[in-house]
Amino acid sequence: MKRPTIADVARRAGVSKGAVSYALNGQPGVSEATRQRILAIATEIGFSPSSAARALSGASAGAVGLALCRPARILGIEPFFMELISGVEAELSARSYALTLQVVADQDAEIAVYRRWWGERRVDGVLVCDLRTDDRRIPALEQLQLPAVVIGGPGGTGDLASVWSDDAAALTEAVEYLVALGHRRIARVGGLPDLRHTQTRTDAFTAVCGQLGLVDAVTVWSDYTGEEGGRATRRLLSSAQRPTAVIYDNDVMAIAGLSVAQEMGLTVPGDLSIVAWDDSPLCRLVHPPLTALGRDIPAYGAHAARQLLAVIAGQPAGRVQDETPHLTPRGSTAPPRER
Amino acid sequence: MKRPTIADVARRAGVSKGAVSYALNGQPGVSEATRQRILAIATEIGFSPSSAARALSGASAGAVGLALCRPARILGIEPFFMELISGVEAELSARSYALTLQVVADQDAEIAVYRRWWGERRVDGVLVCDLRTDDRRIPALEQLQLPAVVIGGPGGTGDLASVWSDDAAALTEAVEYLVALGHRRIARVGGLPDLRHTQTRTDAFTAVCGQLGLVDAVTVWSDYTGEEGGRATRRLLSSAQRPTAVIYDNDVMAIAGLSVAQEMGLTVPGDLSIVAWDDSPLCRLVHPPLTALGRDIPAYGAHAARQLLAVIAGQPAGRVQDETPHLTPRGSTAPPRER
DNA sequence: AGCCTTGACTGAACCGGATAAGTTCGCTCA
DNA sequence: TGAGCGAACTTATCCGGTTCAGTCAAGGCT
Repeated sequence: MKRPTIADVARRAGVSKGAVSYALNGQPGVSEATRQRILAIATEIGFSPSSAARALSGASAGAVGLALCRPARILGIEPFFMELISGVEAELSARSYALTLQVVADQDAEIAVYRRWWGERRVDGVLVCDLRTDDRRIPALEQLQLPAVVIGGPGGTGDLASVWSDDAAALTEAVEYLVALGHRRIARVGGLPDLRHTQTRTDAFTAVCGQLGLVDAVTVWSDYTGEEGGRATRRLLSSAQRPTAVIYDNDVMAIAGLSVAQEMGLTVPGDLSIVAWDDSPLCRLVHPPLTALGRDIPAYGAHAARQLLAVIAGQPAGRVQDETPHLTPRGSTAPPRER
Repeated sequence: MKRPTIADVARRAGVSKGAVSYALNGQPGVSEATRQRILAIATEIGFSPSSAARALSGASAGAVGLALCRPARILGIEPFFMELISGVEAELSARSYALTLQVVADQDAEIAVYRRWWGERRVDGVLVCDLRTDDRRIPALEQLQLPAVVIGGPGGTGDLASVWSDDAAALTEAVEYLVALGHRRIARVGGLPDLRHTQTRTDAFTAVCGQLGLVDAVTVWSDYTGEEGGRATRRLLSSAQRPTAVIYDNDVMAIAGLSVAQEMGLTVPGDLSIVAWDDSPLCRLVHPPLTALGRDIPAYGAHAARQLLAVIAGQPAGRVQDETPHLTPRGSTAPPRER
């Protein structure tokens, strides 16, 4: 089956290639009657313009790129990315943009991918995930002048556009809730420490605990995997003054933590309250269901995509604040039992 | 920053565009010395050929497409797809191919996407997931002559290449194991019934149960979500002759089922044994850890990608059998307690 | 009537590569 | 010595769009 080209449409309509191009792109230069005729013929023979030819003659590539820098085992288990992607996708496909995905090993590889995409004109812009403290990707993208939207912040995004949510406020809400329940010894199992949002949450945690006079407020680091989350929990619960509540930086670690607590003979929420970040369906599957800080992740992705398309269209780089994650109390939090 | 083109390289090397093209593509027609000089200049100025121009002049688009037909909430929670994607990606990026992703609403939308990709020459081939019984995508792809590899089977893939795993054997192994433990009343919570692999598993389940003389072997349908999996479990466990073991078609439903069992006061594995399909890290997170039918999903994706690249290169469509999922016994299975 | 404008369209150049066809040039060998 | 030949290039064409500079006829205006 031969692919129809613009010349095929032109021939059938008895006009030139140029006229067809004007008609299909809504440009002036053809009469309304001719435009309709051309459109009808294009539909009839199933014509869709070659993205390559279009990209070559200066128009957009019709695609945006997303590079993911996490090992496969973490990518798979964390619902976050897949939900983000489906949100991004929904927005993009509504505007007939394609999403090009690449998994990379580290920051340097990611920068190399951006440089290649830029040289190949393969994408019109990129979405940047997992913002780090002192992120080398930002200056690299600025130098390339490749349209980009950073998913993360606030701050640290240079002159690039960004979409961010107020993690500090959310974390503060969670701590205040636990304190209101009567908890005084609260710990936190954090994500990768060089991610900027981890830093933001850590700062907020330290600040609010100081303000509320909680002295034992400790953060231990993990890597978002269940194994590490479980280990971190085991360490926390083995200490002399064990916490009565733990906040986890993602749902997977929270579930692992729940498992460890139960294995150590502690009841949740009687002996230990648990709060998870990222309220995925997983949180409702376990027993007791987890209190979680949730938000609409597909919407977050959709906003980022919309923002990116705006930047590609030449609008100035904005900083859009997304919904603040909100606390959904479930069975894993309660007042601490007297000991 | 201006993107370097082949003309820039040619100018700096003092040769024609053609010579540069030959040099970069390893074609004969330039001396080794010139080739090296051109290569060095290309690297120096950071030249990467425009994928658009390349695609336009008859070479490949350098991308393959993957359309996913599941709602966002299922995509997010099931580790399967993200693991598959990262495996596909690993193979593709090693060969400098890009992955274009699109989430679609239904089979018709998916076919429309294939048709558009084909018309736009946006991809060189596609990977087809979630093979259905009597799948309309197969004839559509055959008609377009778009290179494709079906992830699924065996059978029902028409003349297209495919990569499949022997789900029937795996399911048989699981049932035989449960029977060996002493179970006589085994139920199954299946996935979406119009997926071909669901059908395959159902047939195998019916066959092996018949063979082993298990009369109450019942399959109930679900949709892979935790909610539905939990509901299905509740129904099964509320029946007069409740099963002593349940096999779930994915891990999420198995975890939900575990939760429901515990909520109904049954102990696992004492009162109920549970086997999950798809052994993701989730299975090890819960308590007790789940016995599961697992396999290397990233490798599965990588094989499919490799197969697709072979088909794109013009090799005949093969049918590759991948590793059969194997049973990993954990704490969720044990001999049934006498009642 | 003659001039100018406008709308509708055509023709050709161009984007950046791949590649077939043509052009040198040095070398071999009759 | 010069025809013949292959290596090492160059030139030109093509891919399928976009877009700019024209062309041409119809209509308005003075």
